[in-house]
Amino acid sequence: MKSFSSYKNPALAIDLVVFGYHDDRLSVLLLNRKDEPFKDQWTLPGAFLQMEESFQDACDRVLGTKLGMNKVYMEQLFTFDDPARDPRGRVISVTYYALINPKKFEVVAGKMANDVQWFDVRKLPALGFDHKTIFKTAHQRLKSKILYYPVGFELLDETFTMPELHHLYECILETKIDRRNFSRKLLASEYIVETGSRREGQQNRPADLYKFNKKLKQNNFQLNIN
Amino acid sequence: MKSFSSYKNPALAIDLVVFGYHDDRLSVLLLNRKDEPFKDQWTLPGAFLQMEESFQDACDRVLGTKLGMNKVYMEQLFTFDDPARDPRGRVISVTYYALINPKKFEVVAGKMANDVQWFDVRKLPALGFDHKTIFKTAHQRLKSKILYYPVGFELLDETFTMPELHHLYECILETKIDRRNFSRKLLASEYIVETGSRREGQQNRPADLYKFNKKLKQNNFQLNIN
DNA sequence: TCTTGTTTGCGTCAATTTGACACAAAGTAA
DNA sequence: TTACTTTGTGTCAAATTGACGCAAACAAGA
Repeated sequence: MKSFSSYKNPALAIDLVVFGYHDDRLSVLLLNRKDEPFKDQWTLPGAFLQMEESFQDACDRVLGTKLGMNKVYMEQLFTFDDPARDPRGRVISVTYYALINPKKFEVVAGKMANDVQWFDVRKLPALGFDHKTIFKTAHQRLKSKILYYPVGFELLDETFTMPELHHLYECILETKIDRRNFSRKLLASEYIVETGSRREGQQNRPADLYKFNKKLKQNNFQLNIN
Repeated sequence: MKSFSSYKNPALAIDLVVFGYHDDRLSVLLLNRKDEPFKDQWTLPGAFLQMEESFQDACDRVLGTKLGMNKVYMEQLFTFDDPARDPRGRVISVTYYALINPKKFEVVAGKMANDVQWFDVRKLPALGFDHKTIFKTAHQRLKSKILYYPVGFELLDETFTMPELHHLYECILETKIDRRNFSRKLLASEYIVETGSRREGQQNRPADLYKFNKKLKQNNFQLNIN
């Protein structure tokens, strides 16, 4: 057996799929690369893992320095290992997806990017590396997760209306959901709490405002879509 | 920016949680280490990833050389990154869980192990590294997965009876399930097909034999347990 | 052969949940 | 006022669930 330090190791990168919801649609944050490979092309934000760094630290570093964000909901997605996924050589990518409220941050392109921009998930440009695959995996994960875990609230404001929540679900799941049955189901669950106030100054009838129930003990929510 | 090859990279290992079902209980395959660290202690089987190797290849290599198995159901679990998880230094572990039918293989301890053995999941010994955490993650994943995906069949013979399938579910979920409601639910789904024959030579009334429906188009199964 | 005990398969039924709607209340614009 | 839109609530038949009952099919023992 070779000694521990004599192994040559593949490079390790982390890549992020950052989801945001604004203007009634679901978006992903993409970065236009300033350097090769895939110079001037769009990719997911990411970085190489540094030796003493945890994944969480690396993710925070990318969010901070490349995107101007911090403290967001994040979850490990999958680790991609195709030996051909990076033209520079063997790079393993550990991926995370994040859910953020775009209103809370001003997106800034860091030094290493030409540009950083939100893209509607239905209108993505070509992506470098295997990032299209990573995105699809993340989107699928989000679709599954939101059916049984209150993950959507990360994308909305502190308070939100039932129609807003309903539209978010339709957006993510890319399907029509009966708004009355949706409302009944959500109200019966313990996900949301009434705030007592309403969204005023809108067109038509003002909608009741809710907030996420942070004291949620156990989750037995289950939204069934056919 | 440093050049690509100048990065020093953490070591990459793969570790496997191999589940088996025999003698009416759920087991995990553990390996007794011959070398430091954790010499003479039990751990999950694993190996360092080699430079040109995919995760799948590495898993197959471990299954083959250390356990004497091949071609089993396998799924990526999680990637563990705690900088302190390995006393030798920074080692990232990409983990997989596998489901096998223990009858199909004779477990062999490879050169690098004192012993390889099945352990009842309810009676695990102390484990080296962070392998207890990895095991718990795998067990939890299996519990979740089996509620909405026909993953249990990997653990059983080609044909099986309803009581056998029922007991497998109770074992994995560690809870009582009404056998009549369970049966109704499974039969209503398209998971299983009657074979027409029965398990003869047993005590009492012979049970009908079923097999897994491999032509399953889409999965809309959902087992609800409170 | 008949009885006993156990396991398996199938059925019943009330309570709950779902899916597909109707309809009134609360706003704005004309 | 009158339209028109959106939001909140209710209705109701159909389907599903949860908690059981009971008879059929076997082996073992009387």
